[in-house]
Amino acid sequence: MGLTKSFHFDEEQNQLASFAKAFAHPARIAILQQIIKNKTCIVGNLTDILPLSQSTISQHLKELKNIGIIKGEIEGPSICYCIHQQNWHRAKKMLTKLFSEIDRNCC
Amino acid sequence: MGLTKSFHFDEEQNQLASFAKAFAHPARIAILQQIIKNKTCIVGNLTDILPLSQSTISQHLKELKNIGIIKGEIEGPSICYCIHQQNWHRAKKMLTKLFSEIDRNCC
DNA sequence: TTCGTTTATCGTAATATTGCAATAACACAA
DNA sequence: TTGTGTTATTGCAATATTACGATAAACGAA
Repeated sequence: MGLTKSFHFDEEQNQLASFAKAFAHPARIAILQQIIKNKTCIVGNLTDILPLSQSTISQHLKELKNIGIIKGEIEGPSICYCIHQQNWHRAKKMLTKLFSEIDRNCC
Repeated sequence: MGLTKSFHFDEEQNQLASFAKAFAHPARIAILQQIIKNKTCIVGNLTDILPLSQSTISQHLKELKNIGIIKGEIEGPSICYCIHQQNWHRAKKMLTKLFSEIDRNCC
């Protein structure tokens, strides 16, 4: 059926899965790394750097924005995309929590 | 075309995306949480806990195993699934690195 | 060997994701 | 207003993911 049964899971599990989806594609990793690195954060150069078409990149940006991990503001003729600090921190916190829940396993 | 152009991205970006995929579904989050929590780690009870069929759960386990975030060993009539400590740590390290690469953003 | 329990795989169906070309929309400058 | 440079959206096609029922496979016990 292809439809994730998200309503069966709790808020935290769904939120964490959503955040993880932001990182679940190499192009989005590359985009995020670039946004972080590029302090000027004009996104036009992404089309020069990434091996993807402008429309595909735009789509990934849209997804990252929907997830809430980045935000965009109009800046002259282009758009300034940057990390959504609050949600970035939230994602970090939630993932760190999951990672540290383990102490020792049975095997 | 639906085919991720992974060959265009570097090893680290692909590996990170792959690890993130493990966490990109609430059911897999739930499974991982359960495995961590259940020190006995017999997986049979997952069908009682999760609102998914046995075959679907098995598929998610297979995916987690393929990604390398868990590993399974035969234990009597059932299977003992546990966190793959080394890769778990690797994923943690890689994600932590990405998260801490940010200091201040332009907006 | 046969039965019961447990996990894996197969077949199928529906939705989601990825990607690109073409086009639209927007902002600024002339 | 008209062009120019930029990002967004649309339309399409192909692959991936999610899910389940049915069935197979594996194991221990009887």
